[in-house]
Amino acid sequence: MMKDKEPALVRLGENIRLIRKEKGISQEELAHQACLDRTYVSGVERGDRNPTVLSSLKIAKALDVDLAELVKEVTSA
Amino acid sequence: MMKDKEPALVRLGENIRLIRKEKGISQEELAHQACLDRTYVSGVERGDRNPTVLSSLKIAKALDVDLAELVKEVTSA
DNA sequence: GTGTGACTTGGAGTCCGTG
DNA sequence: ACACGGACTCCAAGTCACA
Repeated sequence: MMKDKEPALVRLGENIRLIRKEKGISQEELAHQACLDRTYVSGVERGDRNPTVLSSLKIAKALDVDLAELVKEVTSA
Repeated sequence: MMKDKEPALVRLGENIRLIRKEKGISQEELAHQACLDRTYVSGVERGDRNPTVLSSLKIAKALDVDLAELVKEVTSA
């Protein structure tokens, strides 16, 4: 069963993954920096999760970018 | 007992309230446009709530701005 | 028109594992 | 190093009455 994903969350995940790759760090390392679970970060990057503002902020901080940068082009259908 | 609020969420709420005032609409009207409860929007504006990305996106759309606009200057401590 | 406390339910976020 | 699942805890979602 494929769960249908929210385009906005998929885009958010893509943004995060792209920036993470640029920083050259692993999901595990990002998760550790953000004080989040590695499986959770994985789910966010895949667009399977709908993080809170505070969690998103943790990820942004771990990636050393503004939250606004993370949600670029994240728009509703 | 005053609950201590997250500065990031307080800032988010301020941003929302400011943009809402600029549009000249009430919380009730904003809530209606965003398909959210009036008291929920009230809680977000006061920084008492930690909304998800999807909820924040609903509000952004109702205010006719990008999500990035809503989270401007929303930073962690 | 808005702030706020209280409440139920679903999902955010964790921890264990697998390939 | 990552995708994905199951089972869990706890908080966000969503609503109400009242000030």
